[in-house]
Amino acid sequence: MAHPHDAPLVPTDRDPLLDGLNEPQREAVLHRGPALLIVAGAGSGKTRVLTHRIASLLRSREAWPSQILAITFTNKAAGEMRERVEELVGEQAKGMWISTFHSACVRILRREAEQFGFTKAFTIYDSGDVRALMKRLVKEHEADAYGLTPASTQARISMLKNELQDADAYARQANMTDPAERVFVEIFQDYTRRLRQANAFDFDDLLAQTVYLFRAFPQVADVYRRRFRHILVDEYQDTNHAQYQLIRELTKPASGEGVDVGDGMIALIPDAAEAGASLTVVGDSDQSIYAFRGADIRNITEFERDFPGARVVLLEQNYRSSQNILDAANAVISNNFDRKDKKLWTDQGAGHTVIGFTGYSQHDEAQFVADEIESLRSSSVGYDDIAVFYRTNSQSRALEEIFIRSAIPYRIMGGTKFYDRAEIKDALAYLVAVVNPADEMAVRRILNKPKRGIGAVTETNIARFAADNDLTFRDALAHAGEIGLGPKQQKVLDHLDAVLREAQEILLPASGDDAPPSAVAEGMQVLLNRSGYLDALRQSQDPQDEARVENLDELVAVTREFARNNPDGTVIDFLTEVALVADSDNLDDASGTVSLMTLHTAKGLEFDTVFLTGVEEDLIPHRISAGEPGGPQEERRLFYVGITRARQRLFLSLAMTRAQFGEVSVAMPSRFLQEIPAGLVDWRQSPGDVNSRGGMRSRALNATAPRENRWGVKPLEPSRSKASLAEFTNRVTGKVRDNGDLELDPGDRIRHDDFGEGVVDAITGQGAKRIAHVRFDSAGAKKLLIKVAPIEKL
DNA sequence: ATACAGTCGATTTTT
DNA sequence: TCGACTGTAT
Repeated sequence: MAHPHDAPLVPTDRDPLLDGLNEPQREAVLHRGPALLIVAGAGSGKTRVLTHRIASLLRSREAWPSQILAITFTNKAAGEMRERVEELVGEQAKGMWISTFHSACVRILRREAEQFGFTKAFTIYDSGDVRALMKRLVKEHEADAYGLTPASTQARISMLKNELQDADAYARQANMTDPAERVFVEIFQDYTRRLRQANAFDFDDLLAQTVYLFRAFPQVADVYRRRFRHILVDEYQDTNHAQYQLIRELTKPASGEGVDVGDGMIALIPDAAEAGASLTVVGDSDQSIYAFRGADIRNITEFERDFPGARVVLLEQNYRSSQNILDAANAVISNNFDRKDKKLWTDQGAGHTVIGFTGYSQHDEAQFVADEIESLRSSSVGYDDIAVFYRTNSQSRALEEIFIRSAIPYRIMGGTKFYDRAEIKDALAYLVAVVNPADEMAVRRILNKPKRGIGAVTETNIARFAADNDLTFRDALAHAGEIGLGPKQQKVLDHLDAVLREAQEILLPASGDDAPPSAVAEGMQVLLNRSGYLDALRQSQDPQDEARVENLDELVAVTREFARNNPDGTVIDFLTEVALVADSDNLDDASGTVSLMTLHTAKGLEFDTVFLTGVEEDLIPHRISAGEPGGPQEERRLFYVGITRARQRLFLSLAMTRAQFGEVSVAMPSRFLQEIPAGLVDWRQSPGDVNSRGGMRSRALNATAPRENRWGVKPLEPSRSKASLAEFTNRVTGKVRDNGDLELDPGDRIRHDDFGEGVVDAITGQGAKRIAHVRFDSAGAKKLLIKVAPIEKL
């Protein structure tokens, strides 16, 4: 592809870093300047461009590895990027910072914590920890009387922190005549105080406090400004305000002789200023899906205004998907107003048509997915080339059930995390109690785990004693005898204190020597064994506790693994990794399994075959999004992200009924389906089919008055546009099946249009939601919504 | 202090 | 449906 007249921007003609890149990609790799925005459509090779750009900087000696900071959205993406850069430049890649915003901030904060009243052993609170603390605060402030819940308070504080509002700043402009507002402010302030006392940061603090640090201590900021000369940010469309400000801080020229003009602003003495770091951001506003947690799409849409002199490069050629898939994606996303028109294209040809399917229930839908997977299998598609997406985690259940029954190997990405399990959190709390004794939450957590006979009363007494004597909660444990507790409690606390000390000697030797790499595993085992935690689990009757013991064994194995990978790693490093690294990097053993995940998790991934399930109103777009400004648009982007993950085959499926919270409800086809041109979708079973047979009247069809046969159902008669529509809808509404008065009892035999004959096992539910549990002679056990199922009594 | 039962309630996405 | 939480009995 290297035509001589392609105006190489550097005087090399056969450059391995540029080989196979199209023109905009080359430009993105080679452009040099203060700011570069790479607008990278889905599948346009942005990771390739980013890695080649980094390699290009290194190879030309424009930058040392240590001068490069590359930010990705997930740890997994960071790992992959590092790997790919390593492939290009080798060992050099080691010195670069390639990490998430959060990891980078932790690294900075650990180094600088002493500057502002924290220690480097600070704890990182995840949302569960925050929830626990918030629960306590809401209770203490009796805030429930004002309609504040722990969850709402937590969400609000998180949002404010993302906007870099701290408690005091917020208090100054809050409407304090509103009692609810006043209580909220008090909780916010109290929360901030508690975190500080606990030597802890929550997730949002990691970003916000780093920005604060940079603003309050310009000389600290300068260290990093001088260090990082090239900053690259992936997924820029999903950055929030705090992240944006962090980037701004880092790309400012080092102030050197800067003069503090107040308000955190630094005036520069021009001669002393070096140039700010060069900034490269990559993103696609059509793939912005995290506005709900504070991502601000304006960061990318207004980039050119924010960084004058920025160059913009557009990558529109798609190397991933077939044209049919891209057409579907383009058609959907073009319904979002307020966006720059951008059309993905490929030279790979039309490919397979999109396949649609409508099931009666989510089980029916799942069965379809399973059947299709098996048939793809027989045409030698590997399981690991297949992914199944859904909007909400709960939808995975039905799929799992069917997959297990069909013996399809699968794994669920995301979902309940290993580190979220109670026993794991307990074990980690033990570590934290040793490493960061100021963390009262951690100490309280382990206080009565295992059960030691310490209840709320004793806990309160300890806390009071600590407050009266100006001790930390942890240190109060060492004075159990003075608190005035019963002998049993005293003894138990003395023991706990001794165990913590013992572990402390292993993890943080008093001699000041560095603990050996094996210390984490050893300390962990001492804590779990000597505290009696493991014994309690082993003696338990609960079969689940057996699994918990195994999980803890696994955790110890993780610590060993950590020591192997990080010979210099400390407990603190271990705890950081655990707090920040979701276990999504268990990606390596992806071999031979179908991947199940939410649409959000799917971002940044790609698969040969994609099943996008549950394409229903109230699911995608999700019901809750309807009320939020920009909600439906974000849902459309989410749908778009899902579509564009597919390389060759895309399946869209939905169900006409869906059980939620144990209630069966009627589902309507998603509006997004109608946005895909009918010709692109080959409906194996369209919503119309199910309607006509199932007799359910689709409100979606009526409400939106389709101008044509939206579902691509092959018409029985030649289509006559309006006339055929009338007939179509008439046919649907004219034959509404309503079995409302059908009396069924256990033992009755019935016939189902699809499943054949069977016997009723049980009837549950009331009125219109009565459900028959039927054992079909050949189709197995099914649950049917009696009112609408295509059944008759025999 | 703890175990258990029963009610209640709330159900999106996640670094 | 399922899990968290509350109240009661031991």
